[in-house]
Amino acid sequence: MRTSSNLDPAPWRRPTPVTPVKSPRPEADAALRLIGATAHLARDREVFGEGEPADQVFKVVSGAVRGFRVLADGRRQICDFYLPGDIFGLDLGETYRIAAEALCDTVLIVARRSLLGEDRDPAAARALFNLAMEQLRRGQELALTLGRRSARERMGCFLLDLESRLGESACLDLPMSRQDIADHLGLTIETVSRTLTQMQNAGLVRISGARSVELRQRQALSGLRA
Amino acid sequence: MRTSSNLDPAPWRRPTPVTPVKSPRPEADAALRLIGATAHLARDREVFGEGEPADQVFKVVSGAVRGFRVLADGRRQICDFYLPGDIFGLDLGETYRIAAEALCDTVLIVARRSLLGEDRDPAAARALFNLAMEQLRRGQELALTLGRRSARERMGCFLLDLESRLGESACLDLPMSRQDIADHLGLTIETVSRTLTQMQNAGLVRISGARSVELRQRQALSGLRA
DNA sequence: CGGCACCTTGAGTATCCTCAAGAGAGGTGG
DNA sequence: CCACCTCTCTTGAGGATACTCAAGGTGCCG
Repeated sequence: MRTSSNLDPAPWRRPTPVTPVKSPRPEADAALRLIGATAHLARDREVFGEGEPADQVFKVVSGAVRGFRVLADGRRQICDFYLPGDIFGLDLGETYRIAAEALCDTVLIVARRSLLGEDRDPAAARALFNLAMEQLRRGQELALTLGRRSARERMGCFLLDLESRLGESACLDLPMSRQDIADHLGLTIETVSRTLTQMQNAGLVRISGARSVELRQRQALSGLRA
Repeated sequence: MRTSSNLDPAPWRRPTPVTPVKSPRPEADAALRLIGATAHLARDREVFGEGEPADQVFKVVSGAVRGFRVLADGRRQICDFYLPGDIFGLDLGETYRIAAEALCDTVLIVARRSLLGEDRDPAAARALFNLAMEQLRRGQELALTLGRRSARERMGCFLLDLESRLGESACLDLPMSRQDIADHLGLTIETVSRTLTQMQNAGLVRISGARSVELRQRQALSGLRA
């Protein structure tokens, strides 16, 4: 079996539905007029499934979300991780093309797509357009990362990207597991683990406790090859 | 150096500029109001370079185009191939994020982006939006393909995608070289060649003359693994 | 016919995957 | 507070796959 974790009953998949909770004091996103309810999701809880009607847009307040598709053989490709501030669920068609799950306890703002009328408001339309272009850019970046041949290169790209999105602090706090990273980078969990160890031995990073990585030589990380 | 304009070992790159030719009888694209000049490009001619001002949008009339980026070490990642009917060059920022070159003798329709005013015309805006979402989808598909681990899988995905875009005819006519395919799939040219030979030996395809592939067992191609 | 670009094939090696077992970390209950 | 369990991560050994280097074949064009 070639896959991530296990397959038959997809253990990462819990069919529990989202239960948006009316916020007493709804937060507003000026740019997108994303005014809606907030939802609190426990770890591994599903936000939406692949193929479900795409009538909601989400913004991460805290926590993190994985967007992924499951291939025919049960493998999982994580297309993107959504971090605080990110907006996701924007899909052209009637249904979501990818599934989404909370990586950890997560708070989202939920907005109905129909309320973001694309032609009702030119400003909102432009914001949506910019959002789509931004995600397009991210998709291209991922393709570039996956096109890189060695595990070290992919890992380096991933860490640098994550840092730039989470903000440069002393220590990078990974919201996802090794398996998630593996499924994102097209590697196995063992290779991810070994690569990190190797990078630590080379002095490129310092790892403390599996979820915490300190980047020490960004130059070398970005230049990793072979 | 991110602009791919002058990389030492980039033999595929010819710095010849595009010279749009006023068409006596401009073709019109109703959906996008893409009314502009046509350009005829010889093989390997550059359409635009990475980092150049992004003020034009293109539609392929005939021929084919590769959109790519050059990595720091000189490797090339081809993000997408643009085939007849495809529109490309739509970029959010001020400059193109990828470069584009003709794969073979190619005819394009060229339109200034400023003429496609995003807020001047709701219909055009929506068309642009849909276009962006479509490219987003393609980016995700590429990520899915590159995430697949074996060369056979990637090759199978690639061939099926290409066929679906070129139309199902008896024989698939590849507009790109083995090297282009390799740079698209994150493989080497030797692996591409070997994989195709192997697929032929397995009865999955029939190859005649390097640029012509007949898909014989689509089911098996899509299900390729290990 | 020769030159050139592209493609194929071979041999050897590096990288990554698979299978398997052990080590931490966190939570639960006695 | 500690034993125990589970989940996750790490590490090891062996094998499969893709890369590198190199040579030879094919087709096209002058």
